[in-house]
Amino acid sequence: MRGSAVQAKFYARPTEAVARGLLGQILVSDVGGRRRQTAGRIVEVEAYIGPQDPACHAYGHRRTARTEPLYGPPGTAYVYFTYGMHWCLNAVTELPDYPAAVLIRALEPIAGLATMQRRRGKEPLCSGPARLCEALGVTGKLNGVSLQHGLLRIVEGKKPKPGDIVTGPRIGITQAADWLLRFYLKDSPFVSRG
DNA sequence: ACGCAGATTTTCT
DNA sequence: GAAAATCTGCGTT
Repeated sequence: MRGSAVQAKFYARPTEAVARGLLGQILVSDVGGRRRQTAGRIVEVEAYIGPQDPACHAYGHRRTARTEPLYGPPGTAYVYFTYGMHWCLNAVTELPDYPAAVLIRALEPIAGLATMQRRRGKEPLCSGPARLCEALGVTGKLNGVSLQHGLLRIVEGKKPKPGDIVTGPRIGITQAADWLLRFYLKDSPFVSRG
């Protein structure tokens, strides 16, 4: 997959802006070897905007072993395990020691479809945060790694028009359920929910 | 179309 | 011991 990596400076901004800006960018995984490369265009994200956000894992500045990557530098991965079986991938935003991130919720598959198919066993391949992690081979081993180089990276893709971005409430949370911090591409059939 | 329970493990009370 | 940024399958309308 060619393309230049999205730089740390991009992530070092207000999380909501980073979330919108990530739509249309390309997530590339070389997990399992470059020959098994998988990639997809980001079509759905959610923002978790820091200690003031009741739905954020680091709400109230709860700095624990689990949330430590959220306090790391912008442009790194926060991969957490939940519900006993699922991994979810976030891009850490803002400044070091400020715990905020963007959850990647869905991709439009664009490379390595056969590998995704084999890992997943069924469709859909990348619609849903746990599904895309399975399709790209993302696990806790990637927690804290840079997203600018290495096994997991985000590279520049075709940016959507502002009018193509839809805003809505985040999915699957019980705290701050009415905060409008989910963003997705209006016409994409690959979002996790219409 | 909708609702609910189960899988399974880490984290915090 | 309960809850959790999920997903599936099985039940009922």
